[in-house]
Amino acid sequence: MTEKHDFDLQNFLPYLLNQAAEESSLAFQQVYKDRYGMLRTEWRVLFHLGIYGRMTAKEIGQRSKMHKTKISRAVARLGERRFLTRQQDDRDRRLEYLELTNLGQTAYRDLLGVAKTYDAKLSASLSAEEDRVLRSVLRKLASFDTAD
Amino acid sequence: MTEKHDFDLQNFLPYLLNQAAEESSLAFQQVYKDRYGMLRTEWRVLFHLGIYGRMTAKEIGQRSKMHKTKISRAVARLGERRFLTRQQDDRDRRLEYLELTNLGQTAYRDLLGVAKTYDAKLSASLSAEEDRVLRSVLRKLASFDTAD
DNA sequence: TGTTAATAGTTGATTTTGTAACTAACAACC
DNA sequence: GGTTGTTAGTTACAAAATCAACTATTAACA
Repeated sequence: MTEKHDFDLQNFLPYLLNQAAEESSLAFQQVYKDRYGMLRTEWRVLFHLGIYGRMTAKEIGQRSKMHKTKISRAVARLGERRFLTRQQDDRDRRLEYLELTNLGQTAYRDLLGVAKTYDAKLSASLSAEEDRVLRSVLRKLASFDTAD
Repeated sequence: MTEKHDFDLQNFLPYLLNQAAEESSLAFQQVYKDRYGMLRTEWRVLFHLGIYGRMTAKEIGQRSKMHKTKISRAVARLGERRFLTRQQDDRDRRLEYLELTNLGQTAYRDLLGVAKTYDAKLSASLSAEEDRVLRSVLRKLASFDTAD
């Protein structure tokens, strides 16, 4: 019953992508977890605000494709810990503008440094061409629409 | 306070990989979930047994890098649903050999077909060269060792 | 043989996520 | 102005993942 098969899990793109994603984010995960006790969602929100500046939860959702409940909880936690402030829009009181505090900025800059170094280290294991193709293709796949 | 930054999340490889992995597995996830009510862990165990044949939970763990508790629970559920059988080794009664039942084989073959089609569809959005480089690089990254 | 260590796998408690329903505010239209 | 629909964000509850402690068994070796 030990049939030979022509299919290898390592050749199934979603699986392979997932393995690569998992493996390549392990060490970075360790840093934001150990240094700031953050979750992936929180790190992401922090970076969105650090990179793009003041914005609403909704905008973060549009950019990151994270579900709004994840964002809501991440924002709540980052707020409690004084990494960001929340300010209601007067015109439309459903909107809340999120902005990093100094503490948040500091954490962001720290993690940004780590991220850059880490990304460079990953890149270093690839040729320039591989690196270029990889990023371009990943962007394509990240916006892949599975409609028939 | 809307500083300009030179860093884009889309250029941070772990993030980009994760986005691509998420997006590219959505539609397939829908299939094993809808057709068989399976979780990702269960689908993976099913495929390991389908592809590599009879093996123990430990061996699945080594190949897939899934944590043993995930595997244990996935195996339990697949067992309850008669997708696999469990047989203790007489020599070492800690070991249990897992093997797909006919029902499991059928489900595997069905999902295998879906996976192949799906993978082909993903591939089709890339050039032959992109596809080749992508898979090769992902394999490299999947075994990336983050030791300093 | 008896003690200690290691291994395969399971279970329980806690944390995190996912889904759906909800609140509060605004918009559109009559 | 009052209904109906939409939108931003939150909350409650269920499902799943994580982590640590546990059982049962085998190995190591004094």
